[in-house]
Amino acid sequence: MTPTHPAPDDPCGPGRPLRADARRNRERIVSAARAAFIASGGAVPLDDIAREAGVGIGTLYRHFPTREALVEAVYAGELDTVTDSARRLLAELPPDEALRAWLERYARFAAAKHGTIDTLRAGWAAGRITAPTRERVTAEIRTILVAGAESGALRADVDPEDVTTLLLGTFQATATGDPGRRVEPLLALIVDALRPGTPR
Amino acid sequence: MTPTHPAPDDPCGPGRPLRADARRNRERIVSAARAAFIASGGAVPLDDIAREAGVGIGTLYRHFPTREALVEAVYAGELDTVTDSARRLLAELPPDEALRAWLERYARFAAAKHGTIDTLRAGWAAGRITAPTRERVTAEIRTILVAGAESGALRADVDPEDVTTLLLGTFQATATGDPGRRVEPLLALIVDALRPGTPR
DNA sequence: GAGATACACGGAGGTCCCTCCGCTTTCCCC
DNA sequence: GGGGAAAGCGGAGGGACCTCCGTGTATCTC
Repeated sequence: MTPTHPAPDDPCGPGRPLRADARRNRERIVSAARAAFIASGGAVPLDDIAREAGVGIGTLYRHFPTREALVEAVYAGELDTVTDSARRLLAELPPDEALRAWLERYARFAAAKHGTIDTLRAGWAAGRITAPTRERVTAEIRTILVAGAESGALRADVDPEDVTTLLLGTFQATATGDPGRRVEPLLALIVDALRPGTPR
Repeated sequence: MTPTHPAPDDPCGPGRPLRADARRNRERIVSAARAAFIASGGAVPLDDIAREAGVGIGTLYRHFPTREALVEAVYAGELDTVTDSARRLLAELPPDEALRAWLERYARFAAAKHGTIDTLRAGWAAGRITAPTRERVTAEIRTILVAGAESGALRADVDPEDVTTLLLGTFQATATGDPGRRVEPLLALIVDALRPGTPR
């Protein structure tokens, strides 16, 4: 219920620990990717990252089967900060406001992340996410929804997974759309959908 | 306010009419694409479509700069049917129910369309849409929202563009996600967000 | 420490995407 | 119908993605 991101020496859960060379290469790849993302604004061929890291392209793909997996590894630390903030917000605000605040927090993170990365292949994969990350997001949303159901500020009959889907879809849609359009009104609509209101 | 899709001999609005060979090629490409989509379930290289149509790949790209543009040309007729159904639903149902019904109608269309096509490059472009199509969708949503605002069944303070974004984002998110998950609960949430409810 | 074994590496190569520009065809005007 | 300009055509070619499998190397066992 409170998954934290995997320790650097055990990056994929309960499997046998990685071999020493594999762990070294993995770290090199993430470093190279981070540097490349920062340096060139995101439009970096994976081949380049592999070369920069001093590994073959095959090695990169074995560690990170999709581009998004690599992106998430690079930003794992920041994602921790974002998910942690849910608990803090919930302690300070009523659940509906906490939800709103957390959505905006996450949206900023996602926008910054994708802004620097997904220019790559126009509109590609913006907002896509690997299963573990998705589950972490859903867990935070569930926590807030439960608190909201107890206090009466939010509906009790909504599946947190559905909220995650709605949220990530919104990120995809806004990331690929025109940059003038703001995401906040959409987040507000999502929160409104979750408030107990007129009889449904 | 009621854009219908362009006539076949004037496919891109008010510009000079296409040259005869261009129009012929354009039609050939759409035919070939339709056949290819139906035949092979969607994973068709654009090169193949061009060859099948008897044109060069450059010609295909001039007519349809993105894959989605080609997809939309293939399905233009069906989209007409979908947008037309908005008016019919609005005549038969209260606006909130009409909205719900129309969203489901459109979702079925989008799912079928993408189900047969976007397998292509895993998760690519599902739900993306060209500007004219997007505007048509927004126009229908606006019509329903206006009716809802008059009858009091829907909020009056929502930008139809935002609803479009939410909707298309939802399609993207569900098209790429696991197929077991249903889109209907998400559409219900969107409609709920648009109902006048507790003071905001 | 030597042998065995599974794990991991690397990069060549096939596929697809998409641009670019010299050539061809249509259309307009006389 | 003939000439010229504008519109359109085609496909070679370069770039990126991603797979596949022969080779190399860490780890385990004795």
